[in-house]
This record gives sequence, structure tokens and C-alpha cells, in this order.
Amino acid sequence: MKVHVDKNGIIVEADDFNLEHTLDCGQCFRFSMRPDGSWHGVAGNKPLTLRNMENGILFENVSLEEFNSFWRVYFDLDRDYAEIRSQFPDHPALRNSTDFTYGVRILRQDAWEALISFIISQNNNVPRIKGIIDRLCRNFGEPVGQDYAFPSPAALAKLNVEDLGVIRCGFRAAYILDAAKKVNSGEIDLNEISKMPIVDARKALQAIKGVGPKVAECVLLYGMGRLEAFPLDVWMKRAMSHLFPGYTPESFGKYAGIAQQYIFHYCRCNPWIFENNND
DNA sequence: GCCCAGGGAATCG
DNA sequence: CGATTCCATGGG
Repeated sequence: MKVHVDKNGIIVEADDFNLEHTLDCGQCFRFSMRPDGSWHGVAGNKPLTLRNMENGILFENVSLEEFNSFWRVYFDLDRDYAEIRSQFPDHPALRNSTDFTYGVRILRQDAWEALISFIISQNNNVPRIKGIIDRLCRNFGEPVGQDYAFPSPAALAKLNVEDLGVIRCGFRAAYILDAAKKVNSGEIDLNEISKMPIVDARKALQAIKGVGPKVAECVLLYGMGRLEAFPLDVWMKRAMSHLFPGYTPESFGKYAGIAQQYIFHYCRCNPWIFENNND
């Protein structure tokens, strides 16, 4: 990876770094493409605009210090994805997936934000999830520039179901409040959970209402940097049974979560590969 | 095990 | 166009 300091910010020249695959693959909900092709969003209370340039990806108006201390970690830019791919099992559908989704990176998101975001994501579609999270931030988050930060556990813990009516998240409101109360009181310590053996971490997360196996796996993978976590939604279950019969999440190794992201996005973008197949 | 609980996007007829 | 399907979890 090469980092250039430019008058407009920081330009990153790196293999395996594609904004569309990284920001529009179902792992995060606060970045969107603007009509001019740039990407804008908020992470870690910091708004960010990104642009594809001839010589790399521009992090607009970002200092070298901010890039090194935050965005470099957030975008997982110090990880060698080619090396990780070389450790994957040799399988034609996995090669198709890694070719198609080339450039995806697993974002190192905030655990609390990931917890609430993936509770909201259950039984839901991406455009609507984005709308609900946007309303959650606008109504209960602190303003940062033209944007809003993700609300803190304390800010949500003092609300009731009626207060959350404005975000129109339906039956998930009670789940959000249960998570906020448990995290705010310290009954759930996300930092501690992030370091537990994965079996214990899964169990601890599922003590929160609205967190089942799938949501827990998403929190571990996207919010806690646990790259062995392997969320199994309907698309991944379909992929496992049709494309990888006999395989388990463990078959993909210690970076199974990254393999999962390649496969998931490939399947979502090419659903016809499952035609004439049910289950 | 079965149904339902928001709601909006996607897909179908 | 309207009708149907999709979606992860908990509770009855």
C-alpha cells in the first residue's frame, strides 16, 4: 500500500481495495454513493468522503494523522488479502467469488454500532436498514459537521419504545432498548466479549434480546475484528448447500469470515446461479 | 412446530 | 398496476 499526501487529503494506492465492494456488500449501513460517484458516510463520529482517482482512492480532507490513527484501521488496509486468499481451500465457486468480489475489505467497525445495526438488520433489507439507522442517528445522535454520530448506549438507554417510533423499526425497538440498557449498565461489556473464546462470545452476545446466532456472528465479524466468524443468512445457507456441499465454516480456515464476504456478495449479485434450486 | 410482529424493497402475475 | 415474497428473532 502506498499513501500519498495530496492537497485534497490522502490518496491510497493499494491492491484489494474497491469502494463499491467494500461499502455496498451488506457489512455497513452508513456509507452511500453520491450522484457524483463519491462515497460518503460516518464512522467513529467522523464524516468521510471518498473518491476513486486515477492514482488511488482519495480520503477527502483527511490528515495523515487521522488516516493513520483511524481510517487505516477501519478499512483494514494493513492486511494482505492476497495472502489470505492463498490460504483458502481450492474450490471453483470460491475462486469465482474472490474474482467477482475482488477488493472487498472487512471493515473494523465499532462494536456497539455493529450490535445495534445488525439487530436492526434482522428480517430486513439493506435500503430500509439504512433508512432506520439514518433516522436513529438524526434523532438521537450528536451532530458532527453536516452529519450525525451514532447514538451512545446512554442516549438510547433512557428511551422507551414510543420514543423509538420515529425511526419506524417495528418490533426491533424493544431489542434496541434491551441492548442499550445492558451495555449502558455494564451488564454486557462489549470490549470484554470481543476478547473471549468465540464460543463464549457468541453465548454472551445472545443474552441480548434480538440477538440470535446470525446477528451475533455479524457483530463478531464486523464489530469485533473476529475474522473467523461466519454469518449464515439465507444466502450463505444456500451457498453452503449448493456450492460447498460437505463444507463447514471451519473448512475455510481462520479467515473464514473473509471467505464468507467474498461468497455472500458474489451470490447476492449473481442470484441466478441458484435457479432451479430450492432449499 | 406454527404463526405473528413493522415495513419497504424486490419480484411476480 | 396490485399481489406476493423476502427477511432473523422472540414470544404466545
